[in-house]
Amino acid sequence: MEWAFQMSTPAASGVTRRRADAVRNRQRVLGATKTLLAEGRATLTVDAISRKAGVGTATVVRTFGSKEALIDAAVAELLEPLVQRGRDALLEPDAEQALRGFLVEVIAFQSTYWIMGERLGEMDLPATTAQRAALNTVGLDLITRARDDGAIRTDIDASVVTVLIGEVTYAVARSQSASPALSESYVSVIMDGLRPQQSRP
Amino acid sequence: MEWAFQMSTPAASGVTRRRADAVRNRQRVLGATKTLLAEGRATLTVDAISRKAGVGTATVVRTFGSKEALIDAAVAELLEPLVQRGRDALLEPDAEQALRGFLVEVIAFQSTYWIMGERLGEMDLPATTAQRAALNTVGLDLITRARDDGAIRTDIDASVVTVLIGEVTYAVARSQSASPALSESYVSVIMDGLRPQQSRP
DNA sequence: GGCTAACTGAAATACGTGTTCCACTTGACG
DNA sequence: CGTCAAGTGGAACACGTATTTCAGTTAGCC
Repeated sequence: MEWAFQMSTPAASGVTRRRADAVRNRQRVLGATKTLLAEGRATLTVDAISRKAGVGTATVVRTFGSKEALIDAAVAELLEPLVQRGRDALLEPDAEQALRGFLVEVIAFQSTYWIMGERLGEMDLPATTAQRAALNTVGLDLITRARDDGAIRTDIDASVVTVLIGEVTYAVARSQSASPALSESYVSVIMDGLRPQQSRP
Repeated sequence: MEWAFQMSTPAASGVTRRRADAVRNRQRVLGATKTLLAEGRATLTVDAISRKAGVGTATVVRTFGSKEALIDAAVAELLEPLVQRGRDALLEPDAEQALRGFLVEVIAFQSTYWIMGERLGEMDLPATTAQRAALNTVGLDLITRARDDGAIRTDIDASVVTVLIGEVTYAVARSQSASPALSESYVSVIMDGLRPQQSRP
């Protein structure tokens, strides 16, 4: 996950020169980017980021190689705890409740960072893509478990359910007005729709 | 809905000068734009549109005033038949089936024109906004009717249901792999989730 | 403290893309 | 046909924004 510039072994031989202010600035830039992402500002420019971080534009680009690489790093870092949350959910005893709770969490996350879904599609973000894949995997696991538990209908393929849930959480979050109460309504509809059906045409 | 330049009454007095090639070019540009929207190209530039239409860039901008106005006109025109389809659905006898059919249609539409949802958010498109409002209204009507028919649960506000359905169809369509069969699965889940519930926690 | 290379930031540059200019063409009307 | 304003297209321009340059600054090591 580390960026690993030209150095071969990070801190093995004392030859490495890595200045403290550079490290600090890197954190500042990353923090500023995350903040701007959370604020959902339409203007996610290098200039805005550098101003927020209190550094020059060159520093922003130089530290990460390019703007895209910076976004990639920032988003991947934001996604990580969500993936972890999903893994934790896998350990909860009640499969359905675990899935339900996870869904609410994902909606809350996407509510905050909805701007991501809007603009990130057209970028090439390796680290972010990896985290999204991880998120997808853990989601599939949660669904499969709930399914084995008899909480989810089996006439629809599990992967289809994954896509459905993934897109729906994104969509619901996108409709700004995502109060906890609304989220609950949405999750309710989805979970009920996914339940093994008693009567269907 | 017509653009109505400087002329007061279209064809009343013979004073109006409106050249045939200008009208033809207008159609070409509009058609090219619609085609590009359907193709979901990432590059919806004036240059691409003009090339596709076989006219100069100036013509594209001059005819509509600006790129945004052109997009607005094109999208509004694409949306119109969908709104009409919704109004037709209101006349169908079975409220639930009418809603269901309309949803499938909307998903199909958004599947084709998913690119719209991605980029149009940040533009100012009066005509498109009007059509979307109309679409929303007819959707709400369809839902209300299905609800009055006892096909939809009443513990969730109708407008919330509208938002949910609107966003979900958009989201589902966005996940490119929207084959008719998949659409059916999605609609199935939503409709079942919306049905008056027999058992819920 | 002094030396040096890593690091910095403001300004210059590169670039994609929407809009305007303008010399030229063409449809409409007599 | 002849006239001429509406219309045209490609080039120039405007503009926002990512990236690079470079003269200066500073952390790290002696």
